[in-house]
Amino acid sequence: MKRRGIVSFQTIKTDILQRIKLRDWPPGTMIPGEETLARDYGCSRNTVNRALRELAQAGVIERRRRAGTRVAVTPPLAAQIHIPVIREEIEQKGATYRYALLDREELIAPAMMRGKMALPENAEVLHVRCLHYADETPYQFEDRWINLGEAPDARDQTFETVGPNEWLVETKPLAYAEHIFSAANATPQLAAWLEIEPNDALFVVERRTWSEENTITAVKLFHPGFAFRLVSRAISNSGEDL
Amino acid sequence: MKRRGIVSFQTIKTDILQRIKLRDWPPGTMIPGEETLARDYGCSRNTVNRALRELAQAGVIERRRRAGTRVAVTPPLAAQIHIPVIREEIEQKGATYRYALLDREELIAPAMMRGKMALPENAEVLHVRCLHYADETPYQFEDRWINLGEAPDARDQTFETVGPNEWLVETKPLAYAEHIFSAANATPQLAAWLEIEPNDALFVVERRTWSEENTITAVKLFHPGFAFRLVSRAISNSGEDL
DNA sequence: GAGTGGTCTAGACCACCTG
DNA sequence: AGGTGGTCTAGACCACTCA
Repeated sequence: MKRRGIVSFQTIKTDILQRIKLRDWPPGTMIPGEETLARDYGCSRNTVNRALRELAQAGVIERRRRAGTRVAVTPPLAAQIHIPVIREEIEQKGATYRYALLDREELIAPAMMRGKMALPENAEVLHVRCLHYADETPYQFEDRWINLGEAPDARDQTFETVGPNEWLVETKPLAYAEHIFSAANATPQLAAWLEIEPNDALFVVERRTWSEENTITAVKLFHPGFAFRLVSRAISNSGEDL
Repeated sequence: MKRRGIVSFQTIKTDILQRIKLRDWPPGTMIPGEETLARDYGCSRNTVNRALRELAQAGVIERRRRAGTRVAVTPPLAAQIHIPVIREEIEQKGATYRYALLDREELIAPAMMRGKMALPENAEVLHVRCLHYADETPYQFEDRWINLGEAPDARDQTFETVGPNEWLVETKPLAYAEHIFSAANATPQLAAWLEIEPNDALFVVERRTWSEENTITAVKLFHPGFAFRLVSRAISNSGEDL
């Protein structure tokens, strides 16, 4: 087990993964402590620590103080996805992006949105509905609610030329986000807007964004099912990507 | 800017995030080098490095040797999702899990699958179709292809009581995986199996799994749209989660 | 109480890339 | 050519938690 030459945390990572893969250390096994591994690999404990820390983050192993490190029983099926910014997504496909506002309304949050966005009674919100086109074909319908308590400057935005998405991205960077992906049939109304048949399958993304307790915005995005795919970065529980 | 007391990488992380949020350092700005920050915070460069490394991993900043570190222009919309293991997912909901095999066939890979799985000509594959029930309601239809060249021991599995998913998870842990999420309308055949109406929206997950160049398995999972939602872990580009 | 992981330090060398 | 990030070391203290 003794090693020579350069021992990097990468080497250790892949080596440990190899052992897990080859069932040298089957799921549930305790693996040696950092100090032991450091001696075995002939490197500093810090280096071992980084390797193990990253493996733990990837879900391959589980670590607890005093209890030690064990190989995870349920292999990780974690994937990192990148939710594209609509304009960039379309332009990257070589298509022309166009934005169209459908309607914009400031109102007292209806009960349903109060619940979803955790708003106080009588909270004012901005409701914007709009379409995103790729080469003049409807690509995404956006149903957006903005909490005017958190983003009062949205009042000054007409959203006639710039979509709320882009505006928020530039104005309110860095926020917590939650995404829910689902599928639904197109209502007649949605079908008309998206220029598809009623009942056609839609890929739906719901996103809530908040910053320190307060919801900033909630949005529901509808894509024609045949035109949209969300691809997870080829993740790994192996090798370099971890 | 000088600090006193305990300075951990967490402190530095949140502090830097704060500055970015407050537009103290707007998108695109160069931020000071590690050495400078270490002096400013009164800590070791190693500590600063870890803070910055994790921020970079989260996509908040971009780092390049010699060029330095700058605040990312496009705020990250990366989310980590956990693809559930079907049995655990159902049982976690308090429902009873049941598995049913529809058919199982060993054959020479048809051209389409050869392409998808990057198989050589005349490669043998195992094709399994099965259903997963939650409380006797169809929850997921699974259309699975297994490369018998990579997983020859699948020949011995009838998959009558244990689904291919669970078997693979236990037998071939740790592999690269790619996921594609989309929406589609139910074909009459799928509708019958899933006991829904033809044309109902389906949430579709396609997964390819491979290990060192060779595809192990490719699977297409269909969920009734109204019953399934994929929730991303509330990720953040802010605060603790990073 | 003691062993494990979690973190920090001060110093060092190197690879890369830009000016 | 030189500055920046990337990494490694050897040592240290602490926090948590299990026996």
